[in-house]
Amino acid sequence: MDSTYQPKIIEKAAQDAWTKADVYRVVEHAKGKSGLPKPKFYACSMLPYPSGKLHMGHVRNYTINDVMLRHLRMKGFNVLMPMGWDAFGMPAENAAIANGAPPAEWTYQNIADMKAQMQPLGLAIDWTREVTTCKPDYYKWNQWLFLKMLKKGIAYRKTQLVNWDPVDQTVLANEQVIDGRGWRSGALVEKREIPGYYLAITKYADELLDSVHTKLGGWPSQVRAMQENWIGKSVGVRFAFTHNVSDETSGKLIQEGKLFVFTTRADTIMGVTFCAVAPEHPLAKHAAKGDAKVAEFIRNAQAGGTTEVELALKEKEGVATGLFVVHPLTQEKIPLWVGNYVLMTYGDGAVMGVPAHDERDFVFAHKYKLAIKPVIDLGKPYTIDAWQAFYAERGLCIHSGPMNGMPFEQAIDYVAAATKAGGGERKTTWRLRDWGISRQRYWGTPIPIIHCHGGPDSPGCGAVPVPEKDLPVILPEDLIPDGSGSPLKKDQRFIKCACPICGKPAERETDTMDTFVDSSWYFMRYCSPDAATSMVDARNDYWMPMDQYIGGIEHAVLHLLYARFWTKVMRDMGLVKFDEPFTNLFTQGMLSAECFYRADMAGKKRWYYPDEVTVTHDDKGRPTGAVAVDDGLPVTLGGMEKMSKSKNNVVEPKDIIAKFGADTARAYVMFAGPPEQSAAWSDSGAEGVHRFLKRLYTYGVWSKNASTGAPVKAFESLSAGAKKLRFEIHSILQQANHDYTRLQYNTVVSAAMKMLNTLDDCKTEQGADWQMARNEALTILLRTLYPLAPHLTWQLWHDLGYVAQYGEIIDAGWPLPDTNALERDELELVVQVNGKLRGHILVPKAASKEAIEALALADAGVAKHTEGKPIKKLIVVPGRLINVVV
RNA sequence: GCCGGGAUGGCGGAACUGGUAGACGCACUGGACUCAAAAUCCAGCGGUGGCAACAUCGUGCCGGUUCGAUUCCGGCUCCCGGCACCA
Repeated sequence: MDSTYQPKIIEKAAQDAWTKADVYRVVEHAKGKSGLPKPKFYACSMLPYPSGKLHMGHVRNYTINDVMLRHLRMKGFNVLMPMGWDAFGMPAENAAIANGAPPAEWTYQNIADMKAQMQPLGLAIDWTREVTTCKPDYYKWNQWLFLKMLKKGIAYRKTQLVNWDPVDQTVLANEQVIDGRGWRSGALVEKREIPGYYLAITKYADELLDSVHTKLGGWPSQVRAMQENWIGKSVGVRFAFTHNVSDETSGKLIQEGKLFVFTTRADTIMGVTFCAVAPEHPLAKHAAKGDAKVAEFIRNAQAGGTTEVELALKEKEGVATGLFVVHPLTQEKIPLWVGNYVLMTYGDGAVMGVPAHDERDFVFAHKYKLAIKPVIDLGKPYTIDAWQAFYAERGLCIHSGPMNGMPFEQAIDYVAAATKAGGGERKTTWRLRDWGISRQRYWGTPIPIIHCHGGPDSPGCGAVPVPEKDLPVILPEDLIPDGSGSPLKKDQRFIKCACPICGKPAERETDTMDTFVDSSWYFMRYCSPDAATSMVDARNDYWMPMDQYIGGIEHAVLHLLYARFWTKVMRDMGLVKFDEPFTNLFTQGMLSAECFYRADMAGKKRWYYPDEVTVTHDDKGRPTGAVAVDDGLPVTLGGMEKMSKSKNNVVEPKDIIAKFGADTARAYVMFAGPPEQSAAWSDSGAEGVHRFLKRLYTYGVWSKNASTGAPVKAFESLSAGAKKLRFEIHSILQQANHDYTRLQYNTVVSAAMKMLNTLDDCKTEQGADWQMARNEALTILLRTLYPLAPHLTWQLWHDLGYVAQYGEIIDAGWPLPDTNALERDELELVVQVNGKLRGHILVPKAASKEAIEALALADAGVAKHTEGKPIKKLIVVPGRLINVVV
């Protein structure tokens, strides 16, 4: 045993031993010592994108996972912790453009690099289950399920308005449009109608929403609320205004003479003073043909980004079409406008305008001097200035003819019934849209479709699914994108093929799937990573649904919603037997760190690295400022900010491991704060944890020399002092066990520190009973700390000879508090006078209430405050306190 | 605007079902060891008054319930996160 703590040597030895014994290989239906099957527990972290660099956020995420695994494994669970790579995606393509190398090469190199950076952390990952989403044996099943969905009508092809970058020749996601320009090319983005494949997630909208309330009890309320929000259910009425506008070329009435609108406030139908349609609406397009002003308005409205934020900030504008529609109840002629605030993608792309009871309609009507007609009695004076606060309020209908006096629900029913003949009905509308999965990108799963265009003698077979036997459609890995669209479009080897139906020359679809497809089911593939003939197999039924999913809050909607949807689709195809994939979800907080800057005359900030500055304090420890090391001049304290490269406050895991070792890195990221909250990184805090581990090692060395390894038994005969030590250790253990179950790992570290402090305090005590109690305490401390600092505790467990007595630490069983140790002969009670602490008394365990009261009143500190005052009441809380009310 | 979460020393944070507020750690101050420094160890460390014992105030603000409130209830303020022309 070395005399000093040397994490590098210890961590290498521990990891070598674990690798040799293959301890983290997990099999299904494993049995415990008793011969009974162990309960399973599947704990999984969201899979990382292989950027090539492991950061502290990863360390925190995987450490939470690892601590959970080691704790539960010691408690007798069969625990799975897998790892994989979200390996498709745009960064690889961008790197490829920059480096002139294929994305595959970059990706595989990054995976190797990240794995190497993860390795020193000592994570209990079962690497035999590694999944890499860019490998054909994985994405084959994306294609396979896609074809199944196509057959069932869950996947379908449609043409829809998207952001189009004319320079890069690709569709851009809304997030990739910045100020109306392509994020990479800088070109003005156009809106184009592009055909693509969609997954009908809206078919599952009801179930997805319903389960948020009934089946996601183990999820944070914030994430549940966000999903609910995103799905966005609105209940109302859909009905039609009529018109007689017909298309010149066909002569037919546009949309059969009906302008459908959706509203949640059908009770205000008598307050309609105009209707408005989206610029893309057929009636708007028609009006544009005959009216240059309308045409120009539509052109302007379509320029610029389509993000919801941009749209929301735009001023409400419109133009009259000169057309009129007929109100279904009053037969009144209502003017039809085109409004930039009407969304083609929500409802029918048209709204009824009720300026008196809708904020947007009011602003619009006010601007264009349209009539405003109140039809709800709110019992308040109704003036233009004052009523804006009352938009959302409900009341009885007024000025509404046959609806006068009706309350909200009755009015809604009335309108649904009265418009029924014209197609009106009660209707639920969703914010959720079908999931467009086509990307004009190279580095993704090829969509398994063949386009048969036919020739002069035949019309062709159209878009033909690739037959199942021909899967996977392999993505060529050797292409180098040049930035102008997908290189697949130029790769004849890939494109040219024969039509599976007619056998004539045809072309492969060159679009690839959104990478969110890859992450929608990888956690199931971990369960049966080598299943060659099926997507998942019986092993998936054993592990899933996942018991604990751990990841960042940034995936609260997209990934977690897609994965839930994908699971339900698989269930309906008979592939899995459960409804929801993730029983419990844990969202970890992000990491922040102190930052420092100096601003120049123009206000531009120069950010300093922490080691470039010295912070000064006053004699109470308050920071008073900071100076740069190089010139000694002051720099500004920038406070705690999210770790980011631009602010030079990123802490690299490899630096921390090199300086302190993995155990310190692990224990400190847990100790820094409650895992679900954001935590502030502090170098001196990490040093503090390292100091603790050093002290523990030093104690271990002392213990080996001082103690003869006295066996832990016969606790009844201990001296009072040794009994007190046991009481303290077991009390701390009880608290630590509770904190483990609620994943509050920060206070578990505190508990281990307290145990060591307690042990250090009684080092001078001599005698066999003390040795015995200290020995027991140390076995408890090491096991309590093991999940957080597995290397050091593994080493000490060996050095102190516990392996011979109990086996390897991971197999030694989880320590439970001994109820005998928690029993005390004397209890210390707190005495309060009028709720204020005035004294402490020691009472025998079996003391009667009267005896306790007498002792309490006799206490000097208490007597001082009760003197000369009549005692109104005495409250005795058994085992805790006495409150004297005077 | 809507939804969710939060506010406790100089700092990160603790206090599980109302019961000793500030555990544990950091920073800071003083001391020991040392030629010196680092490391280590010991002591102190919410504010105010006091040499001290002690007193008094104190968990964002106002009020309530209670013998007793960081914890429960009502009303605010501020901060963080998400959504947002959704008809």
